[in-house]
Amino acid sequence: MTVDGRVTLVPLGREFYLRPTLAVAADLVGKVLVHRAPRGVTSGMIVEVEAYVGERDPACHASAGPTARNLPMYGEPGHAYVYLNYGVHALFNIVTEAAGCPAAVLVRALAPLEGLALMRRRRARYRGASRMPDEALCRGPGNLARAMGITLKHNRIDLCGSPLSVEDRGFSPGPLVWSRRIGISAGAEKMWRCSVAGHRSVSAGR
DNA sequence: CGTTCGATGCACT
DNA sequence: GTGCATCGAACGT
Repeated sequence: MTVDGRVTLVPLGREFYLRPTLAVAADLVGKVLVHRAPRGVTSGMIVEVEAYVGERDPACHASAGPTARNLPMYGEPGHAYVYLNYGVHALFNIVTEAAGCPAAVLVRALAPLEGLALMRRRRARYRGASRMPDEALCRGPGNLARAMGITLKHNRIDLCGSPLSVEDRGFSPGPLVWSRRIGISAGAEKMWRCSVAGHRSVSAGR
């Protein structure tokens, strides 16, 4: 926020992402993911993330070394890594750490801020989207991508200067909790999921 | 309320 | 051919 109360529209810079992944994950909670698409602007405060850190993390896609799919994780921090999961859902990650050190933060849930009607329209293929509560529109990584209009075309996009960005609007999200990552088997013991305690938009473990 | 299960595309073996 | 960093409809309780 600026002195006169206007919201700054400057996306987070490269240096924000060029840090240890767990620190970036914690600091992403409370920031605002924004997509300025042709159909309209959608945004939401990040309330739930998971860290996937390096080739030694068995749950990380880079655990078997570089492949065609996970290459974005080896690239420059601050870029998107989007992949298709279960043949149905695009999952949105933000590359972290440093070039050559494969790591990323999976964004799992947002508290919707702008463009709620558009989010609802994008999710309308699912039955009941019209009576779904606002806080459920971006709850869960697959739902979030669909509501925000994030697709595989956004893979490798630079979040520092593109229609897709993360901004600091000065929100204080409240107390954070670290817990187990969801939907994995190997590496499930690591407490690398960070969320806002008790927030209604968090996908699980509220 | 709870649990189970099918959909669906593609990277990887 | 196998197995997903998921979701929600369709059951059962």
